[in-house]
Amino acid sequence: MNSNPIPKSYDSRATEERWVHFWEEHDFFVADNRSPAPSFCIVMPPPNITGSLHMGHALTTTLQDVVVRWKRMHGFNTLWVPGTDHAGIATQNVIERRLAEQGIHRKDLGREKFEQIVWEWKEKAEKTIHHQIRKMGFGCDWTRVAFTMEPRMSRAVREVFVRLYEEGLIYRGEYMVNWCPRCTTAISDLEAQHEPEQGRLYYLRYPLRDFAGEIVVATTRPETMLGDTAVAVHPDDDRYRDLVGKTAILPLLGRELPVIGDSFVQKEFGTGAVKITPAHDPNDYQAGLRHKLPFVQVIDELGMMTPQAGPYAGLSRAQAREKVLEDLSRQGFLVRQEPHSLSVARCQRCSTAVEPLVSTQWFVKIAALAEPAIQAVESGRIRFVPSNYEKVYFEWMRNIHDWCISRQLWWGHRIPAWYCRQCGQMQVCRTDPALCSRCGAGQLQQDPDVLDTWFSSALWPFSTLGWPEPTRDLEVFYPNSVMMTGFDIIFFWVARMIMMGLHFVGDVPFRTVFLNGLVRTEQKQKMSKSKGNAVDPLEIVEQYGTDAVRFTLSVMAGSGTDIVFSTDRVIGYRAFANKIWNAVRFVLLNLPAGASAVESEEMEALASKGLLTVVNRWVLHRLNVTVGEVNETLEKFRFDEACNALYHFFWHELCDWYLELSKPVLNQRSGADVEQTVKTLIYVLDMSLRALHPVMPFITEDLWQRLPHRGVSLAVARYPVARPAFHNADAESELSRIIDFVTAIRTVRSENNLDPGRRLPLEVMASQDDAGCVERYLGPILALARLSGIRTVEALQEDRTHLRGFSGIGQFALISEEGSDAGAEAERLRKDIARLQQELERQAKKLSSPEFLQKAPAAVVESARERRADLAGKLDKAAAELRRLDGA
RNA sequence: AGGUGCGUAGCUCAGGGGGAGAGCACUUCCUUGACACGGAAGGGGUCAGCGGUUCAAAUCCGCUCGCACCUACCA
Repeated sequence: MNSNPIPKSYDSRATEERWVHFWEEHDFFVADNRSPAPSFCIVMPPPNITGSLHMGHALTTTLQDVVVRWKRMHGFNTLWVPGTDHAGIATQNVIERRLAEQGIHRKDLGREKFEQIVWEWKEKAEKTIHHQIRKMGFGCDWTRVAFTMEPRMSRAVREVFVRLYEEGLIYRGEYMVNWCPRCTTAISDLEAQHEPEQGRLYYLRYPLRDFAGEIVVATTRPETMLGDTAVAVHPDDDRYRDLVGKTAILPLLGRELPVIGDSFVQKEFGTGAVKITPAHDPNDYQAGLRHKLPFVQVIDELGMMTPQAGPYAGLSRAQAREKVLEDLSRQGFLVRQEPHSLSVARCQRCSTAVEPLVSTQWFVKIAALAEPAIQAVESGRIRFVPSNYEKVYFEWMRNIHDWCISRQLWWGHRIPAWYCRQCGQMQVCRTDPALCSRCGAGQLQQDPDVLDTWFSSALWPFSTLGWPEPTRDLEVFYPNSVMMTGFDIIFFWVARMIMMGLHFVGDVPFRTVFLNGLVRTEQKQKMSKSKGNAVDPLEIVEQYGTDAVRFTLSVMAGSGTDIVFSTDRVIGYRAFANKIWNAVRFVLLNLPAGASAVESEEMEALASKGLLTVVNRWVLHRLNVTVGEVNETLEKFRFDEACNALYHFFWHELCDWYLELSKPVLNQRSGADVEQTVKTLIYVLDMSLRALHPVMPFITEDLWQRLPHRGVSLAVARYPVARPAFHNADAESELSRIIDFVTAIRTVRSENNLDPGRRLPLEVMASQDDAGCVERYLGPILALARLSGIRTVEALQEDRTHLRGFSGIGQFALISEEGSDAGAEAERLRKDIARLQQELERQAKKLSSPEFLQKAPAAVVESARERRADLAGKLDKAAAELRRLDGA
């Protein structure tokens, strides 16, 4: 597919789109529900159709793709369901704002026309999101794409609603709810976000009737005094005990207020006396119910003062506060005011201060659903990763409140309840009824409210698979394998999916919940469009390539912590992509004509028959270790560790050492060593590309297709696994000696500022074994250390132009004309010696302790001995070297 | 007010009872036939503080300080 000469560097823009098409044309991502292979299923958390993908989506979806691709390559029958969410309140907000720009209110259009506009918006937004998902290389099953408000999903929603209603788990009633006066809808507790704010505490004087004195109350919302219907004190409060049962007079309006005793009052706060506004405060609401107080609503659903507010009617809440304070102050009822910090509940979507209001709403009785959902996690049937989120989950679930599910919106699933205009009968049913079930009249009106968006999202793991139909998909892919999403929606979504899944499908919706952190800016701030600090992932992708972005997000996805996004990191991993590109390019340029792919079995056979050079065995061993690590860490969702292992192997072992070591071999042009090295190169690169593919799908596919390979696509190639035949501890230790030796020589060159290019002769004082080792690797060592030759000697000569160094192999001298800077070298040696001595003392001290020898494990003692010997040897050599220099 | 988590190199973070790690940044040198999106060699840390357990603590326990987030009806 790629016969063109390979360019000098990787160009993501010229590569990516082609492979998206290629994968989709071949249906690699379409799940087969008849496959005998074990299944692996993830449903994608559906992005809201409010806009486009942000960095948070890019993160969580990248991680999902990594897992799904990895599982697919391991032979699982993988299903990854994509989709989008209608996001009721959020989308309605977006549309309303756009209409407002043209001076239009949705009420000017009417419900039908408004819905039509939103549907048009949905089509566009969905298209954008689907395009972005493809651009990121996410391999999901487009034949199963879903939208929360499409007919299939709506049917599931209605089924769930009706069943819960029939089971008595959904009820309708008049309660105090969080109300957003801008969105003009009820919202759930979770959607009311509490923010600390600096306000004031106002002390108001309420006279007692019959000139019996006064009582001073403290409030942060003076405007609500207009709705006061009582004053409460703690029954045990000596200051006020006598006042209980008396009557106070509400300033400004003159309403009579009973003074009641209620233990919810905190004696220490304010004056210990509190005004009671049952219609506008959750606490007072409860108090109002307990004491059967009148409910006077002074604020309406638009946040304006009602006629009940008397002269203040028609003012906004803020205006009313100002005017009330002014009047109270003028009439001497405002005793004092002081700064006070309080938390104000605001609408999650529009930031308007929430107004607690009493209204008729629908609720889910949640306790019965929560119990099995708690047990599912307690028993380990669902596992959270990272596991500490289980505590968070339990904490919330054990203190859960009923869920207000009705919204006074136009965009969402309409509540399937109908009211008879004749007799008032309400019926809740699966299909739209024509006649009243009681009086038979035909004039039915459907409840105007819609359901909370999360009500439908809660069904996602099974509604997308066809529930309530008993589909094959449901049978094969439920429970889903993993739910991967941001930790911020653990209550909104994860908890509710667990409750619904258990209740309606009879099993957990997924076995594992993986929660990722938030993506933050380089200044550690939350990314948000309103702050204008959001980084558009697609822009970064455009600039640096999808693979670089995906690798960055994956490698930074540590264990549950937030991710601080940095473009520098992306640039760094773009360099990694380029490194991969060039490694393959090097091999391609050195490949003999007609070279073919190498199977694992062939490579294993060569390895176990001892037909490979130690260098080749070494790289296979390192590959093998890496592959084992990657599989292990991905199993634990440790994307950071998996990526680091891959990065380190590819760059610092494969490129830095193996490719360099193979160059002198390849330069021989022909022979058995050349042949096996070519095979090893092809094999190791093939496997490396496979291993990297889940994280960097584009570049790996492109390069794999250029290399000799078998199979249609890397996307469906087998993921490498650790193979015992490749394990080789001897090669590992031998190569590490060679690497140390070469590094030591390079250090001497570098420290003496020798021309890195010039080839110099070297003399080494090595044991017979070590000399043999050096002999075996002569070619590579000469090449890597830029030597003209190596001579093994009994003793090193005393010569100022002989630059000394040492490694595990032995002491050596690099022979140059220039000679060394003896002073500088002595200084370095002293530093070395100091460090070695310190370390040696530590080991010696440890080994001189009888308790250590007695109580520490034998292996630890042994390694301490080895370390002491090693340190002592190095110290001797360094000391000898220093004596020589000082003597000279 | 409760809960959870975190303080490790200049920055971002991993590690988690027995030799302080990575990436980026930094310093010096180098356009050597894959790659300057590169190569080689370096510098840099009382692992927040104090106390305890242990033969051994960055790691376990307690306290203190600092930071972050979540939950909650404090007028």
